[in-house]
Amino acid sequence: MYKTAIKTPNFFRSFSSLPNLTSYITSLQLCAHNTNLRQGKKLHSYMLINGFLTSPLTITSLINMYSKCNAISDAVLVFNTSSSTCEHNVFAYNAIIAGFIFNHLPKPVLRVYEKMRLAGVMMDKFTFPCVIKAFSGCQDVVGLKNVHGLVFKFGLDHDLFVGSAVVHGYLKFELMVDAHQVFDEMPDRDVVLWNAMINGYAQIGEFDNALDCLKKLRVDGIVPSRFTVTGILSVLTLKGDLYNGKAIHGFVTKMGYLSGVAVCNALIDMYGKCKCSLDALDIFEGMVVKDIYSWNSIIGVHQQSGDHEETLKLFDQMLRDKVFCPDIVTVTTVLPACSHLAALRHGKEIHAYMITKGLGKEDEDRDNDTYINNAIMDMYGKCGCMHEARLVFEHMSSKDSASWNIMIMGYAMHGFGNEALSLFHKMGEVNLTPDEVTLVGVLSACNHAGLVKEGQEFLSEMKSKYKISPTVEHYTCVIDMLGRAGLLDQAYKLLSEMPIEANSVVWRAFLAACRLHGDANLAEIAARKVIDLEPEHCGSYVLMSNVYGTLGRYEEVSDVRLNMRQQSVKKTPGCSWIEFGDRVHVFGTGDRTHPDEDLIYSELNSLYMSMGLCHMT
DNA sequence: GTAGGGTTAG
Repeated sequence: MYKTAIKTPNFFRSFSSLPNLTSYITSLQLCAHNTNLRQGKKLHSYMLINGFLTSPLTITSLINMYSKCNAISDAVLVFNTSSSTCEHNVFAYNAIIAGFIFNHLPKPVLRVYEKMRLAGVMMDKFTFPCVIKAFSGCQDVVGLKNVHGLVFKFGLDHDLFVGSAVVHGYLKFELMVDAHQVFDEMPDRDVVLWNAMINGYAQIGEFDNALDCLKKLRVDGIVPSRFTVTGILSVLTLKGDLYNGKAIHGFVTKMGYLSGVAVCNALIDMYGKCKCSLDALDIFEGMVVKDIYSWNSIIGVHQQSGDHEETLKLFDQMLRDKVFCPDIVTVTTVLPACSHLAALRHGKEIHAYMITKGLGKEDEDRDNDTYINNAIMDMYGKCGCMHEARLVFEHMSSKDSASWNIMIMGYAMHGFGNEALSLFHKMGEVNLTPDEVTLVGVLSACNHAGLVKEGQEFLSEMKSKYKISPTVEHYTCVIDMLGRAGLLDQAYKLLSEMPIEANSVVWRAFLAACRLHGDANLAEIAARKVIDLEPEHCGSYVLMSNVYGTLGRYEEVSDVRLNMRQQSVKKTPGCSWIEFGDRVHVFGTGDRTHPDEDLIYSELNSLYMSMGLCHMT
């Protein structure tokens, strides 16, 4: 008789009798665990046909199954439609609330919570952790404090799960005093509760307090978990504490925590930031399971070590492998590498990728949006594409002062002094206050466009008009500008009279100007200063020997060279590079290793010829 | 039948 009522599905074969309530619930739990939505839906339909949807037990299991299978709308449907056939108990409410939290939807939790209270269903220790999380997720600190009050009323303030959630909630708002009070009043503390405190201290930058928690936790006889070590590693990374980072690496190995992806990711980051790229690579290579963090972190390691070519290579590999999609973190890590190498093709590729993936556009986090577009503008600017940079700038929905500074500096770098200054004036029109960086851009614009009078005016007005005290960088721009314009005496006067201490950079700029205009006396003064301030830097010796060379004082040239050897200063060979096709071609001084060497040098020679011809006519 | 921590960029 039963055989006609239901066709036994595959997953019931293991049961000796026909499915009952328990077997349905067990099967639904399995589907939830394996995120097997298809199977779960099948079960749902059998339950519907066979009249199993009137029990609060099956409703709860169904809601849970749909939530865990990321089908929250189905979970909601079950919850809403079942209200007519069976009254929702605390289990059903808890399941749908937990479902929303699992699917990162804090807002609807607050509505269901309200409904629950109106229906007179009593909250329990399962309800509170999720509701607390919802209030902090909705940035509702008042709501959080109210729920905390209710926790006391329900006598759940000593429950570890509830207590951890409250501590976590307060720490999210950086309310350390409130969090600490709850923490202190807990009769027992487990590793999760301690982790919350460690991460709370880490978040507000109190690193030593975070590390102190680790000591106390161990005194309490608690074993640090994988979660503890990732938190601690991030603290050690920020402190640049390689010694203790290595100790944690040892502990992690001993505990078998290296099988945890997040633990390894934190180790990669720690080694990378502590300038141990090889150790970071070792960890990365040894990982069986990797996630987007691992990729991003290893790209970050190369970016931070200044290996821009490898950074781009890894990005290409990521695109080719198609295992992980580059996200906003990947893109912000890779873009500066493009800027450094002036790798326009890569930069454009990333820009196109961002557009197709919608990265940096209508992002939930507006700061992200601004930041990423700033990085794109910077890339275009450094690659000499001011037109493209301007287009991005004009289309940005929110600009911060960095956005304006990047544009001004871009124009300045490429000699578009007037464009830089006009943007600077526009900045004033939209009531944005220029900062130190803006003024460096403005002065640099005057420098590169030869706007000597304007540059001098800006410098003298900085304090009175813009309330910015000129730094050595600002003076460097103006001294460089005066020097290039041949106004060596004025430059020297400013250099000697400026109220802040001159560094080697500003003296070197002055030295370069002396060389350009062949003033050996001032050059000697400048060179002594530079060598004094930075004896290991080769640039000043080279400039000085060039000055003597230009003036035909060859004995002194060899003196400088000898001095250089005595100080064991080596000239770092200069190099340039250009992106062509799918690779970046690097050329060192006197470098003849390029496969197309003959072609390149013959083209170079014909350029020299044309230059010579132009000069003659 | 239901619950709590972590890591990557500026």
